[in-house]
Amino acid sequence: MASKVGSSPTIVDVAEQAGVSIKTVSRVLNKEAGVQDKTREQVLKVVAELKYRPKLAARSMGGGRSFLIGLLYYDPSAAFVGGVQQGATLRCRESGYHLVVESLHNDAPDIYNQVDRMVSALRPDGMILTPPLCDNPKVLQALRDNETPFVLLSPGQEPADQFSVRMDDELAAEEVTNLLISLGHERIGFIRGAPDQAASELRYRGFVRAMQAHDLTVEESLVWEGDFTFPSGVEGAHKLLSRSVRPTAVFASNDDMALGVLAAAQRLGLNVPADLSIAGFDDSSAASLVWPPLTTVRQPTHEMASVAVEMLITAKGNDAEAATPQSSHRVLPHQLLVRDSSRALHPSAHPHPAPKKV
Amino acid sequence: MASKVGSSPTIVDVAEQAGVSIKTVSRVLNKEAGVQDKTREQVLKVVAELKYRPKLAARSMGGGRSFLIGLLYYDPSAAFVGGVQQGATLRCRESGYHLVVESLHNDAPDIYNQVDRMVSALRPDGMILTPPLCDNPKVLQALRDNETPFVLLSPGQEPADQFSVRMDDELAAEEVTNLLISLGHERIGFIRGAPDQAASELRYRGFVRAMQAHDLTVEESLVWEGDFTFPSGVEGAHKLLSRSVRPTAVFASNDDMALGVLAAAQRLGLNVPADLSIAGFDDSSAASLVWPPLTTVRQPTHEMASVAVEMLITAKGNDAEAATPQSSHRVLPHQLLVRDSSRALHPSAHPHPAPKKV
DNA sequence: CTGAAAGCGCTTACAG
DNA sequence: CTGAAAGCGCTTACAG
Repeated sequence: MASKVGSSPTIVDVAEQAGVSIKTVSRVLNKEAGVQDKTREQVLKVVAELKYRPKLAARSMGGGRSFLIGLLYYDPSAAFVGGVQQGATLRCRESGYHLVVESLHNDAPDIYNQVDRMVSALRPDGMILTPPLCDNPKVLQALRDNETPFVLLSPGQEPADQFSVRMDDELAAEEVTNLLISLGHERIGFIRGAPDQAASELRYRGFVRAMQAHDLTVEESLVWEGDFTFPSGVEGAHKLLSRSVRPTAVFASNDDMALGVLAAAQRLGLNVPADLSIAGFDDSSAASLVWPPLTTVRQPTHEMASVAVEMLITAKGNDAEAATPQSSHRVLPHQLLVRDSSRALHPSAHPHPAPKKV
Repeated sequence: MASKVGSSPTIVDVAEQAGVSIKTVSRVLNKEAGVQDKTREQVLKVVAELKYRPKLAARSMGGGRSFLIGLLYYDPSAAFVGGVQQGATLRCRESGYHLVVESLHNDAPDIYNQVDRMVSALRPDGMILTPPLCDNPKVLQALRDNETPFVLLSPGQEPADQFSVRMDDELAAEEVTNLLISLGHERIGFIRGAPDQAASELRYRGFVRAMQAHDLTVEESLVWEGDFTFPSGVEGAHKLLSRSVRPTAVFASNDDMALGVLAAAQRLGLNVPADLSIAGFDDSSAASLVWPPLTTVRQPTHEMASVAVEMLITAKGNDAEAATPQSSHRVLPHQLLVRDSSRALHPSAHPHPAPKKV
């Protein structure tokens, strides 16, 4: 009755209607302790009646928080980024936060200014950085200069005074390689990722570790440096498959390149997996949209994003109390997905170890 | 010298340093007319020196705008959404806006409250809705109740008092069908999209229109209802290809389903495109990551998003002046991408019309 | 357990 | 062409 029609209600409207001060309304809404049950109920009743919702901008002006988390990414089409975004939006919603997305070219000369401009105006409570941006010194510096907390996702380095979340790329690559070896493959081709991405080296190391553990030689001629794109997978496949003695399996550092290998193999008339086993990395949507579906590694992208958001919200909360520079490094479990693109080299000699199908 | 170290400068700092009022600083920053050149230069100089950046939250409190645009989507993995997001972030940056993303389940029973809660707290200057959310009455109602402007992307309906941007799905589907017919195909299978998406019906109509224009019958047994997912493409392919007289071409309403057809065909030992031509719709990244690459339609997702953002920014700007309920419906051009998954049925009899390759 | 006051950093009328 | 004042809707100290 008393509320002005047209404009949405404010904290003052609620306070008047409930017969309390705006401070008390604020206390109830922020779930602060020390409010009489009866008062609390009365306030909540009026809040519901008026459909009152505190505006983010006003909360941001008064308090120190913007309730905004930023996600900085480079390649929006990457399966990794898609998973991270999905996980982050869901986690944000649980806590009344919102996710702001920004895409940047990692090699843009003015990237410092781009990040600086964005952060200094938006004032997010925290930023989530995906590769390769999380390893870009200019980006990190712009964030520090603006005193904006950030979490690195799968970074190449894990400096002591920072937050990061990742999976064990090296271990996962080792597992994939072990799978191929257990299927009887000994001549295994490997396609590396982009040189500027930390995961490229880690996955290669895992491959080498598994090979050496089985006394298999890593032939230089069977390792090709790609850049995580489909075309580089096609090119790598042509190189590797043109060797006098062809590899019987190819492990590509990500699914896009593995799909390139698959396409090249099919074009060359090879039957996958009968003539060639293929494995990728990422569990991109396309990995299960081809025939045969790709053996690959599912990265815990949702979980990584969820943990990252939580770190940022918590850090902001503790900020007021303790000025202790915090840090945390989390490593989340991945999952090996064995699908039809990999098969035993000699079914009779090397029985398939009944892998879990997905 | 005079600026307090630690906290970032405010409009007051700039005004003092420049020897003008904060109102004048505000005028310069907002590019309002009626400021002496000399004064303007002086202000800009101090702004640069202090690296002053107006905070969004404060601008939002004072004025009516939040400089936030929301993007509401259902399936984040969809190529359509990815393209829209990329186009929207870039266009937002040009105007100092930021893109907030939220994913929703279209069939969530409390979807009204989800949208209401988000919008009433965030107060974005506008929202962009992707299918099928743009056709969900509850979502639209929640937006109207909060007086939040919105643009519908490829909606099923185009009510007079709303903003929308789309491409001509029916025409594009007609063009794809015409291509297949020009290649000599007469028995063409069609896989429909999800029943709750407007594009499904439009694309089917385009298919029918092209067939009828060439006096070809649309056999019911050659039309399968899918749901835009890969598995439904696989299932549809098995049904269509099990007919006594097989179709020589299959047109799927989107790429995911076309990839399902491709996978199924390859599994059945059919050679694509020699034994079967396939066409899709979307130009998803996977469409060019398979062999053979898919003939498909590139939707102008970037451009659609860019136009949508512009509509919202403009609408908000005019809002103060004229209270005239505006509306606008834009139709953007698409592109037919002819790739190797489609081929002439009888190369000698029907010479390939030298289509543009991509 | 509750409240009155000040302040966050801008913009919008309103003057001159 | 420029400015002093009020206000946007919250929160943070500070009292009692």
